[in-house]
This record gives sequence, structure tokens and C-alpha cells, in this order.
Amino acid sequence: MTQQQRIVTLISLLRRTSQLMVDEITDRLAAAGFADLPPAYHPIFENIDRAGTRLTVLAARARLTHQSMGEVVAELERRGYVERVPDPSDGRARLVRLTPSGRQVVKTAVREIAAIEDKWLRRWRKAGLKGDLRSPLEAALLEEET
Amino acid sequence: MTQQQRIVTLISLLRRTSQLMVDEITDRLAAAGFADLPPAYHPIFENIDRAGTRLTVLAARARLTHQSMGEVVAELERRGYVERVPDPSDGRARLVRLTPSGRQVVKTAVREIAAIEDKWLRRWRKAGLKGDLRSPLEAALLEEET
DNA sequence: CAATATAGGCAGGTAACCTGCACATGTCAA
DNA sequence: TTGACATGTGCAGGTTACCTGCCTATATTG
Repeated sequence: MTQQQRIVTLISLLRRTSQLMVDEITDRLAAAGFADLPPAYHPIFENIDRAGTRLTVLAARARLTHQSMGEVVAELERRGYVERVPDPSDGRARLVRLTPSGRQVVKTAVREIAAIEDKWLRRWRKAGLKGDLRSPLEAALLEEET
Repeated sequence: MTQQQRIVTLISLLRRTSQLMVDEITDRLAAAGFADLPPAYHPIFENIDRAGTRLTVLAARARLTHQSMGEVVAELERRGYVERVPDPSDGRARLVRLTPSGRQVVKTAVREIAAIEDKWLRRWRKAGLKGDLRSPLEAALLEEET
């Protein structure tokens, strides 16, 4: 098996990095006592408002269909992290809202995510990354959506 | 629906960016006449050697189980992009090798990927990214694997 | 008050992985 | 040279994270 030189694309580097970071969130949440929170549930905690958010809004923010988001919310409801209450302003709608235990998850996640991002940013800096990474990435994504 | 400020994590920026780039490869390959190449097939073209590569080696490079890689290879074989020949140096093994049409895919993919990466690099630079991105990412991943 | 739009749910399907197991071939120590 | 174990591959079946199609209930609007 000759070790032929293969192309390592920037795309695959980005993919592997983000995959590792996501896995790390899941691991750290499990270590903090939330072992039932696979990556599929992250979009909810990222996109929900304090006062509660409609399913369709959650779905749009997470770029999922409302059916998929419905499943995810149902799972989190079974696990006790969110609850669904009627939306007083619209009889068709219901608000998905964090329970106390859901708020605890978000609190933990915010802390652990900060730690993970710090770790990677230190590594990237040590290996020569200059300046900010967040704003270029954000601006480029915005441009894509136009 | 009050537009509450939510956290946009660096992790989600990386995820969305890499997802868009992967989709773009698939689209461009489809436009080039290879409409039957979903993202799941990319790891093969990225990891295969000219002289052919064993299934287990492909699987290890792509970080998949050999069973999963076996399925992917079987699909690509049905579509005529790879063939399996006995490995002369080991009777248990077979070499997965690109067919002429598979080599055409790789040629096209290399060109299109370069174009995609250029496009994003230009955007990132315009939005303030300094210097190289590839080597910090690569070095950080290497550190993770230790 | 019809016509249409919107919120959500139910049923069923698919892609891309996984684990468990079987089997053939190879290697190596006694 | 022969077990004992390792390695390469394949088959069967399962899981996760999505999807589309279709339905009902409620709201909005001409």
C-alpha cells in the first residue's frame, strides 16, 4: 500500500473540525448529566426564545421542515426539557418553551461551547491564524443567502 | 414574535459553511453530468489511490466502518465509477480502483472544488480574514488526534 | 361568509451511517 | 504442519435524522 499523496481539501478540514466540535458538545453535556441530548436536539436550544417560540419559527430558524422539528420537539418534551403551551395570540399555534431543566441545559451548553471554541481558537492562533474568524465566516454566509 | 437575540456560535458557522460547500460540490458535479454522486460518495474519490486501494484502508481513511464503506463502493461499482480487482499481494483482499469514468469524476471534482474554495476564500478575505486558513485548521486537527 | 393562508400533526419513506456475526485467507509460534 | 489468532470482506438487521404527501383546525381577507 503505497502512501500516495492525496488532496486534503479545505472543505474536508472544515467538515472534520465542525464535526469534532459538535461531538465535543454532546460529550460535555453528557458529562454534565444530560446524556440524552444528541446533536439533533442542539438546534432547538440554539433557536428558542425565553418566552417560547412557535414550531414553524423554530423550524425556519433551524432550516428544517416543521414536521422534522415537530419530532424533535416531541422527543425533548418526553424528556422534560421543553413544554408546549397554547399561543394566546393565535389559536392554531402553540409555543414551545423551555422547562427549568431545559434552561439548565442551555446554561450548561453556553458555558461548554465557550470552552470548546476557546480551545480551538487557541490552537488555530498557535498555528498561525490571524485576527477574527467569526465575522468573516458570518459575512460570507450572509452573502451566500443573497 | 419578538426578535430575541440568540447566540450564533462559531460552531454553527463552521457547520453551515461546510454544509453549503459540500452541497455546492454535489450541484456542480451534477451540472457536469454526474448527477448520481451524493455527498456520501465523496470520501471514496478523496481517499482512493491511483493503483487502487483496499476497502479497509478506504474505510480507515474516511473514518467509516468497512461495512459502510463496502456499501458505498458497491453503489459506485454499480454506477461504473470503480471496479474491484483481486489484490495480488493478499488473497483475502481486493483493490478498489477507479474506472476511466471514475477518473473523469475526480478530474472534474478537483477543478470544481478549487473554484468553490477560491470563491469562499475571496469572501472571507473581503470580510477581514487575514493570512492562511488551511494550515491552522490542519494543525489543530492533528493536535486533536493526539 | 367563502376562499385562501397558516399552524401543526400523522403516515410513510430514504440516506447514511451503525453493530453483530459469519467466513475465508493469511501469519506465526510451538 | 498445525492450531491459534489476526485480517479482509460480506450479509443481515437496526438507528438516526432527516424528507414528502396529505390531513385538520384556525385565522385572515376580499
